[in-house]
Amino acid sequence: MFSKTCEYALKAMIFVAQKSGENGRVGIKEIAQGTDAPEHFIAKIMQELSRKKLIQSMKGPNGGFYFSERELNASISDIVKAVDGESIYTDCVLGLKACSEKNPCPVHHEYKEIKRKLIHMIEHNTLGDFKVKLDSGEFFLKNQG
Amino acid sequence: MFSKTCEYALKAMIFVAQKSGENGRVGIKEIAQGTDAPEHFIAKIMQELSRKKLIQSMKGPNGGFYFSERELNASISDIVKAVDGESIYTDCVLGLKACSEKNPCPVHHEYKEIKRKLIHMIEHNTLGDFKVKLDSGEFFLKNQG
DNA sequence: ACAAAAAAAGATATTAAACTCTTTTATTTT
DNA sequence: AAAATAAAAGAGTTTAATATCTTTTTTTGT
Repeated sequence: MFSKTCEYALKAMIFVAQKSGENGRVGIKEIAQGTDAPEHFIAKIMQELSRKKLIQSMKGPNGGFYFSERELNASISDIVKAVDGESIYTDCVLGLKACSEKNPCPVHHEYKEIKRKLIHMIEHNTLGDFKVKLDSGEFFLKNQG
Repeated sequence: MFSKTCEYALKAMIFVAQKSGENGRVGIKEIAQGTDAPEHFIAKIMQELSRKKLIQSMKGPNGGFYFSERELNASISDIVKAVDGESIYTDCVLGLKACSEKNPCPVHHEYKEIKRKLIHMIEHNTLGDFKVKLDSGEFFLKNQG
């Protein structure tokens, strides 16, 4: 579905959304730990997301990553687009470049419906929503306690 | 969604399903041409599918790939499982190994529905169905004429 | 039996994704 | 101002996916 890089990105963003706020900023080590991601790798990813203005960052002591209200309105979709590009929106299941409504591959019409739902899902879940969800204790982000 | 290898596999299998039958067997060159796939690569893939009994093959003059009735009942799902494994059935969107009903990731419940539909789609489309579909001329498999 | 055709098998090459290490820059605390 | 902290940036490595090339085996038609 998503690249591994993208999975790390999503987990990290959700993690910071939950942690930051009162607690201030979240460092890369804490992010790596809290999401089971390789530290240097997730650092690169966060760097990129920061450059693309999907998250804020600050260097130096007490530095780290954090969100302003505006960025908490970003959806999963925004992160996916930043990392994996638009492929989920545009790609044919069979990989046909020319697949379209007028020129459909054999599964086009059926997949269309699923894709619609998938896109709805990623566009209607914001980082802010996750903050609430995770605080409820009903969801988790890490492989073990 | 699926690996590129799997996309090639699906296209090739659908292609042969359509071509074979009356016409006898379909050679690897024809398959490569008819599905825009690299010849040697698709050859490897077909070899594997043949070994896994999802398609028949015959060497020598007039040899090639073909289906018996039994194999035409195989679904997309069977091919996907043979090539990409069970990941589409088992994997969490966020890549969490421990994600489950009891321990859901933040998008688990929403993704569950989508996954259900996706699995339904790949399990209920057989190669035989595609044969009919493609013969109708309403669907296509190749990037250009 | 022999030559030709075509897939099977084995081996190698290329590319892209995933991951790591080192150095630099910005910020803060003392 | 100096030392410490933490992200940014740059460069490199490893691994897995994708792709190609070569040789072998099977089958068929002459």
